[in-house]
Amino acid sequence: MSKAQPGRKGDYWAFEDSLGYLARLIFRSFSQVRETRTLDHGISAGQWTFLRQLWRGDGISQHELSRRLAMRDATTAVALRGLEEASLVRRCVNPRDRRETLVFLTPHARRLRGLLFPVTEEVQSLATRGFSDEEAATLRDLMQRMIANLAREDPDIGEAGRCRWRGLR
Amino acid sequence: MSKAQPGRKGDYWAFEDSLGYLARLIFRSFSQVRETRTLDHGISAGQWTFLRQLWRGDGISQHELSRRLAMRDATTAVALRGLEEASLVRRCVNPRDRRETLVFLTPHARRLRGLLFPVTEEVQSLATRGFSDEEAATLRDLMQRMIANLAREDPDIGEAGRCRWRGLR
DNA sequence: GCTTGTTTCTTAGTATGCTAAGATAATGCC
DNA sequence: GGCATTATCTTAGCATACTAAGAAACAAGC
Repeated sequence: MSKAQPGRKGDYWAFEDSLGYLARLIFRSFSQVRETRTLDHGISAGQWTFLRQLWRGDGISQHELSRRLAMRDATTAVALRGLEEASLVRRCVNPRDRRETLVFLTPHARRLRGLLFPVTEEVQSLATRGFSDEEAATLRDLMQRMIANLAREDPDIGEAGRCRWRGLR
Repeated sequence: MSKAQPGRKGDYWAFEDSLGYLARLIFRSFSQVRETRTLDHGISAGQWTFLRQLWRGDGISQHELSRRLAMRDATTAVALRGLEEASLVRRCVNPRDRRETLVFLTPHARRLRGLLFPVTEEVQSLATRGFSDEEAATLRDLMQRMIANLAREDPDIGEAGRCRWRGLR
């Protein structure tokens, strides 16, 4: 085994520097910190993901929603069944293409947007406390470049990834 | 709603810049890219997490292992049952404190270390392709600072987090 | 128009993680 | 020593995401 030199790329043993491990901690912390705030309104971490995307634009097909979130169609189907049972979305067959199911927010879910959306900013600024604007921008840039690198090896992520840093609305 | 100004902290609508979302993509890509390489040796993404930590040092209790990975004791218990059934670890009661179960790697798991550990470096350098050494170091630093910020709100992560960026071996 | 292939959604089964609640062992206080 | 508290592990049940396989609607070629 090579001699450990903490922080160097070639150091097999610098577990604490593993970018995948760090990403896991960040993802989990974000989810948990956010969920403690959204559960007051009955929204779980899993529901949040779909609602957030739908707030951006609803009336899209399940497949399109999956694509935007880099999720499998099967995952989306199960999640939307839950959201529908919770009266947060309603689904109807697209008359133009009856294979598709279009997803619409209910009035209740629409109202939640105003209450819950600020949570995004709150958690973001909490996570970047002590960061200069430049550091925050650098972090996003480096993370996005890393995603682009990984997308080459993991084409599944490519779809969702690409539409993001190219500014898809 | 505020006017969207992409990339600015105050922009609620810059979903593509959500650090939690980016972390999710990174975590998932890492897991999948790595798993395609370790499955050849019969090691799943979930097993990898525990093996990687145990390669660093085995003969520790389940509770200590949980702490180092920021996992729940219950999660670790189930995972280790799987690893034991796969003959990758064996467990025995600590005679000094019979509440504890000490976890040891089997000879087979030890041999796997040499084969699989290079995968860590391969995936890391793949993810940071085109990064200067300085950029890679900056990324780790910013991610660790973000974890530290989040740990204040989510104490669970604190344990595993702390022992990492303070250089616990 | 019919067949063949593609797209979209669904179901079923699996993996990985969580919380809650319980069992057993150790520790501390009297 | 005996009893209450704490620590560790386990089980059970749930949430979230995956793959694989099938159903239904559409599209394309003949």
